[in-house]
Amino acid sequence: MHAYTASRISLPSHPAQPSLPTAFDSGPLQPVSFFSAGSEIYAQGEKAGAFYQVEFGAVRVYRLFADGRRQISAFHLAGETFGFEADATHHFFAEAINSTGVRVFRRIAGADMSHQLLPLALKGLTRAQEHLLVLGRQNAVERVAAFLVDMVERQGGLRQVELPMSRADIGDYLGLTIETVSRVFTRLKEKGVIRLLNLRCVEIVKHDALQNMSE
Amino acid sequence: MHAYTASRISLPSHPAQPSLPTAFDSGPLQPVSFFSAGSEIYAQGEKAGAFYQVEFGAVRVYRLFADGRRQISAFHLAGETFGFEADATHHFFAEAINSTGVRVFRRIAGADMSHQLLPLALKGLTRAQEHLLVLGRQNAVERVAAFLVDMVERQGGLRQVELPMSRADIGDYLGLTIETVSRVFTRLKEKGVIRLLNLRCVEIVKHDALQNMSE
DNA sequence: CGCATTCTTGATAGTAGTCAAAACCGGTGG
DNA sequence: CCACCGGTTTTGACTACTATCAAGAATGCG
Repeated sequence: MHAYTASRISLPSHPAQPSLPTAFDSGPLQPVSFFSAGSEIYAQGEKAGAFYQVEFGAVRVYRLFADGRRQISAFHLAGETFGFEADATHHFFAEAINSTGVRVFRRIAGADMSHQLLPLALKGLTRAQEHLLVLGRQNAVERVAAFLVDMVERQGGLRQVELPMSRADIGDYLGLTIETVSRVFTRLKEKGVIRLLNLRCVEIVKHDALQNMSE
Repeated sequence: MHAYTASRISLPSHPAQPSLPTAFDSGPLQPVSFFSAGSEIYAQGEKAGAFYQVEFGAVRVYRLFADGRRQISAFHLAGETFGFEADATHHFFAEAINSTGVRVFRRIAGADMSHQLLPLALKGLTRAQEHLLVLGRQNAVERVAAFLVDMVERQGGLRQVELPMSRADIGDYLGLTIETVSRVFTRLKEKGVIRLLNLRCVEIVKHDALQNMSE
């Protein structure tokens, strides 16, 4: 029932990554689970036996430190996949940022899914490596610019970008504080590079300037 | 000929990752290439048609920014594999740190290696994600401690750790300057946590203290 | 043994973090 | 439809950490 409602609500299409290879679609449709804003999809230490594709909404994957610091390793938007693990255990938490639908692909006993999984894992690896560059060597402005450029690309290159996540999420993704993220947004506004339609919606006025800043 | 000599010189065993699944070993032995200190294994932008396993020595994988900044995304020690790409192009540079032997596994036309590649790609993904945490949310001491703990584990947990790379390499891996890396080493020495046998060889005196620092 | 390179140490500067308060927005209920 | 309320975001003042610039020391190679 949930699954049914899901397919009615879900976005018309996934911009960047249309769908998984047909091998996955054959047989009974994979179930879609619903998660309200802030609810947990899986926890660190949990047994990992599936992977996930976002149908609509957005997901944050993160680790918590003992002293409360949080690092978000990735955001996942509609059409994107996540939840692969090298062993049988989840090493991160995954949460819905907003109301989110997630298609769950459970590991089928005996079936070898590596042919389908490999490109997804490699995509995740590429993303993680690119993000390493940002966290290792870029300053606050460059980080925010890189983040915005990435969000633009993943949403099909439109002038307007939806930011499903809070400033705190952005900070914990970019290795910055919420205040620094806010200050950078303000500076980008003042320079006329972006415009805030509202807190969660950014218009990219000078895409080239942003791209140059991000490197 | 090179390959032959390689197998004579190579370390007696690879501590953490003994060898690839036997599927790779069947048929003719994969060739081993030699690289002197600082020489390039592949370049960003090059066509990617193979992956690599370190026989002996060490490898750095990195990206250069336009202004000369460098970020090393990973080091690879004996037994470890690298060089996977999501598309047919290398997005990073790979260089031998010292004299290094690398076994090259070329993609065989028509053969599906995804079953062998997937666990290696997932291992790489896990490493990259762990490193994200370090770069995003840890201070200089925590970064160096995490680096040393990682090197200890990858070398079998011995008290003495070989650091095949320079301070500059460590800095570019940890997102720090060479001076900061040096200062942290000095502080760890003063606290009696480590001892420098020589510049490239560290004795871990207080492993627990180091582990606590790294989180 | 001497030179070049790498590493260490010191002084200073700059960027981002912390703490605090004000402003803003979005949702709710009257 | 508007006013209120709570949480998020923005702004400000100050601090702290790491980068930068500059010497000096140590290492290792020829």
